[in-house]
Amino acid sequence: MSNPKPVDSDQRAAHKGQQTKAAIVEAALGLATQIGLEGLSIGALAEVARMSKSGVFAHFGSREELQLSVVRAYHERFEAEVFYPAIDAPRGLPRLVALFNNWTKRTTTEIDSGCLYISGAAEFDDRPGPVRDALASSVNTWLAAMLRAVMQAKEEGHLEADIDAPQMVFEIHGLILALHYEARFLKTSQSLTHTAKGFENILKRYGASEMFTKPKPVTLKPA
Amino acid sequence: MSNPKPVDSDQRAAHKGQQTKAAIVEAALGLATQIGLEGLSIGALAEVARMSKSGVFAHFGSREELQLSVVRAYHERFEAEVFYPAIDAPRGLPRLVALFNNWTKRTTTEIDSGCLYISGAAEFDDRPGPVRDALASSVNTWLAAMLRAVMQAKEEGHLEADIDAPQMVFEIHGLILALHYEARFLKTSQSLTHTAKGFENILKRYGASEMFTKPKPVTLKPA
DNA sequence: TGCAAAATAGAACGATCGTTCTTTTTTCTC
DNA sequence: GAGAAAAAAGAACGATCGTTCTATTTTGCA
Repeated sequence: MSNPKPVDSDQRAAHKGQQTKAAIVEAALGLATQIGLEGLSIGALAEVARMSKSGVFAHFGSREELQLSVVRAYHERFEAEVFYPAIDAPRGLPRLVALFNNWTKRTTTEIDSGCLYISGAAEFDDRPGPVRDALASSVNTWLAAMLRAVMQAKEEGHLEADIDAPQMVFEIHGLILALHYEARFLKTSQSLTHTAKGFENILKRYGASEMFTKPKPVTLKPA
Repeated sequence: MSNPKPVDSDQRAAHKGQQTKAAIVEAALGLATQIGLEGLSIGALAEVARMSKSGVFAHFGSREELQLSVVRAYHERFEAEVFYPAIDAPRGLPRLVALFNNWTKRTTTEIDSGCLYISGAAEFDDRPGPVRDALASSVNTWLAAMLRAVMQAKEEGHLEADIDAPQMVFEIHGLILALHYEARFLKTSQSLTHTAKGFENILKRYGASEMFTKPKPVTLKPA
């Protein structure tokens, strides 16, 4: 009873070490999004993971490698939650809208938990090294995906032909950053509304057809 | 020669303690904008200030009080550099444009040094206490000033009568945050251009007369 | 110029940090 | 089930943290 039979875990054929490492990274992700990658200490992590400091440490070999593992894990989560679900939406404006909605939704969730791409940027502003590189690389990958979506929407004729795509992505990025800042730090109540309205405004300005600018769910069938 | 006659300092009738305290805060401001308020350690500060740890410490009594002093100092700088110079511009859109330009200029400078309102927000997200309160209070004061400028521009007829002023401030704030993020962290080259263009777009959408939307210097005589 | 007060320095504290090393426990394989 | 390999724990390291206490130096005023 005190030792229930070992439920065969989700990890397939994973040795014990890999399982606990995954669990540690999970806990580290939770800590890092709250108190930052710099604030993440092995001692605190060990306590949360109910392990010894050295036990935790052995899985990574250095604090930096732990931080890198956290960044990689966050990247995967972000991709799975924001990027991939939006690929189901049809190419062009619907997909762009889906990407933005997922991004907003995730950011809204992170009002409680915190966003590693934002806190990490502040912490590793001018601190060169692998962690900074990994963070910047992840963010750039995501922003490039947004840029692609905008350009595809242009190609599909869903946006005006002569628009400045990087400019549009920049403005969208600003909305998300403002949402995170004002909602999480200032606790401004209207932030989410402002974000949605701001996106509508951007869409209008870049010539999105009326169909998409209204905030009703897009339900086109893919191709 | 080795001991030049004591130049009577700018501080008027200030005792020695107040002078050195001001010098310490100065140094602390430089450190905090680079490595953050949390990263600011008394030992490192003492080294920069060429003093002993305890000598530095005595001026504040606690690390938290040191952090508060830094926040207050930053607030004053920000006000002096961004807010007050723009008050010379005539009430309405010219002043709003001046405020934004000063804000952008300061943020551009801070691509090297870092912005305490942004890094501080990330650090004190969910860390209640006096430092967080002081930071949030400063930022709110500034955003309120921006809101006032927008509303005045509306009253003066420089913007459309039915615009959503908080919404406009939110979007402007987003531009600044994106500028800081992309220029300082990602080192994107076009960020400043995107910011300027983004502001033009916002002005146009909120019905600013053509006169102001072009990025040529506003030189109206006050009243 | 002398003396109290203010300012600074110096040493030490307990705590925590990342890391290393050694020992014990657990896991996997034959 | 025995024995090798992997994983986890435990103890200790030097360093740095904020802070406290005491001693020394510097300052400003009578």
